[in-house]
Amino acid sequence: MSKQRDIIHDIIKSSNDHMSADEIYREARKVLPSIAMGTVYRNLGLMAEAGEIRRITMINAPDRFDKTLEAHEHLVCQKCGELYDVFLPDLKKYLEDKIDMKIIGYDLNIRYVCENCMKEEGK
Amino acid sequence: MSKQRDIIHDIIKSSNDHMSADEIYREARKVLPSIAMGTVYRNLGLMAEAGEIRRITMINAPDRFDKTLEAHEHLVCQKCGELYDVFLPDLKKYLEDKIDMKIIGYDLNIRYVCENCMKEEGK
DNA sequence: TTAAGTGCAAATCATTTGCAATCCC
DNA sequence: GGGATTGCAAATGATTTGCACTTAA
Repeated sequence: MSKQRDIIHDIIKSSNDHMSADEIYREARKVLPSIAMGTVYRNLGLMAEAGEIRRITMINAPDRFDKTLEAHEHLVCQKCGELYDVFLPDLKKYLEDKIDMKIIGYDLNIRYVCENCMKEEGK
Repeated sequence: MSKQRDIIHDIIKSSNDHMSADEIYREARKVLPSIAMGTVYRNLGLMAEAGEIRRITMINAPDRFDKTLEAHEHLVCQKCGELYDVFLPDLKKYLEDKIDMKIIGYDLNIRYVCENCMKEEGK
């Protein structure tokens, strides 16, 4: 594997939030200033394809990349836009029971107002 | 409301599948050849904003527009890409119980292999 | 040594926007 | 008349790609 790919991999795996390609690019340049945006995209695509990371697509926003492979869901605050993980381990089974079919996977974005924004509103 | 908006509205409301902006544009031109792509996008954005239609965003695909406002979920076939509606009326409650928070809404795309493709595979 | 991966720049795709002209209350 | 909406065309933003040139196994 290339140096570039390792760097990108490390940035994602050591991040706590869900970074966009552009954010990853900026971080990568701190380590390897010569790295190209195209290289970042190319590797993100390959890694997502290979199942090493997960791509998150949302309305009106660039894709983000998630280090967590374990099945999980996303909470999206409608006020501040912040994205959080949730783990609902029984959901897949719940869905499979309901639709009576084998599921490969799913993408679930739950819209809500996070606690911080809720407090702001209360003011 | 403008003639253009009415046409776009009618196309979506009378469609059975989930059309992309481009597909809607093509249909609209059959009725009003002078209509512009920009007008289609402008109106789709406004209608989605106003809650008259729903925008569906998926990985690696242009947005699609859904006439059905009632809360529902989407099945996406991983073989042929076809998109189907499912209705899981208890899901919102299920999710609110699990995360113990008020939910505004959610977007759920379930990945699976549809029956047609399943048959194809069996061959 | 050579297939895989890079940087660069141009291309593509979906979507948005500025603006002068047009439409409808 | 005047605000809303259009068609057009250019701009934008995200992402992809072709290609000549490295690089790492």
